[in-house]
Amino acid sequence: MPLRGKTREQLLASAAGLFHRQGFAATGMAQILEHSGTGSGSLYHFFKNKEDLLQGVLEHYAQRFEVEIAAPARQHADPIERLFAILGFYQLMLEQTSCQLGCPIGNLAGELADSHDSVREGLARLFALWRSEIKACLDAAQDRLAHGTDTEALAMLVLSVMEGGVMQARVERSLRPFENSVAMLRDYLNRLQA
Amino acid sequence: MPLRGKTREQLLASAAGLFHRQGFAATGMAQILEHSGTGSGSLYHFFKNKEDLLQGVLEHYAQRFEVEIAAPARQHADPIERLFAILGFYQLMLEQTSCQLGCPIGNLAGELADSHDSVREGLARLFALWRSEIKACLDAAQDRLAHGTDTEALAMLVLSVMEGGVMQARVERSLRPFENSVAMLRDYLNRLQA
DNA sequence: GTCTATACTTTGATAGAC
DNA sequence: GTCTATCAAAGTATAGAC
Repeated sequence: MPLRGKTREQLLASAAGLFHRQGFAATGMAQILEHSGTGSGSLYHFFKNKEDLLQGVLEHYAQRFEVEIAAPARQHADPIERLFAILGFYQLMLEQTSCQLGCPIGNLAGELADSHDSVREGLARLFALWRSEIKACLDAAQDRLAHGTDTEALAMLVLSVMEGGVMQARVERSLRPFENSVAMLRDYLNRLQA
Repeated sequence: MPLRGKTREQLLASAAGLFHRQGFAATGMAQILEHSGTGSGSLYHFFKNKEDLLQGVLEHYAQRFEVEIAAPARQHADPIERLFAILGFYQLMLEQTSCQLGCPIGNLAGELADSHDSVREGLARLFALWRSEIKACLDAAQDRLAHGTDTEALAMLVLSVMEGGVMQARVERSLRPFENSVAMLRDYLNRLQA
């Protein structure tokens, strides 16, 4: 089982992009084949069906989160700035796509969370990954926060603000709902530090 | 054009329920026919295609928001309690469905916001409806809030918290992400009133 | 591991009688 | 306004040679 094949990577990258743009059900296997430049034989050699391919995409997202978001954000020394650096990646994504696409995890969550339980579990793992990175920032800043602040609960709020902000920005085709939501969150964190 | 037909209503109710549970693309016209107990002829008499049916469902949601959520919430005299009463309807929905389903608008947003522009606009109108109701609560409480509070921006935050909280609750199959997010929001509003 | 051809199902939508 | 029959296209997945 050669997990290190260029074809497999191509398949995952194409599927991830198409699922992100069009959704899972609206993306056909044929379209993935065309976009990745591979044939049906290869696809079904690596993945036993469409849902299995999706699971691969979810793993792919976990790796990309670590490399493209979590690691770069850790370069910020201040933990609160680190937290907003994480949110900043989504702001950048919105800017670069004219507020289209939205969050790849959130989109799949809305479409599939109840349909396939294994997919739901995979999405839950991804959310947990984000939250634990956010919680780590908050824990590192805990001495500055109001005594008794529940950083786990606060991390859930941060993720809610991010997902809800991205969703509104996408539907509105405007950065404002995201920017405003994040600005209010920053105001809240400021008040928690007073 | 008889907008008052029982068949049309049935079709909309069935489609709304199925889209909510399974998503748009994953729901077949045949399934809607079966669930509503109508025939293909009736469906295509009232709606010219699947997307047109979806537009009907979006209007249906706008009416239900007014009747089932906005109007009942207005019975709370205190505007801040009125706001949390609106969020309370989603908490109730999560409780009654074991945290399945999620927000019908948010789910469709994640799946379809970029595919059909007219759908995106319909979803934007629905979000605007929610936000204006929330903003009205905040405006009514403005004298209690910190001077210069941007109630429009704050309303966006409230909607972000709601959508993000529901999304996490659904993926996690637990009420906690929603409860925690809303609790933190309440703490923020309390601090804005200090 | 990849290719080509294809089996089989379901899809959204239409036609025409009533 | 509703019924039944049906179409053409697209869907996922498989078979078997190379």
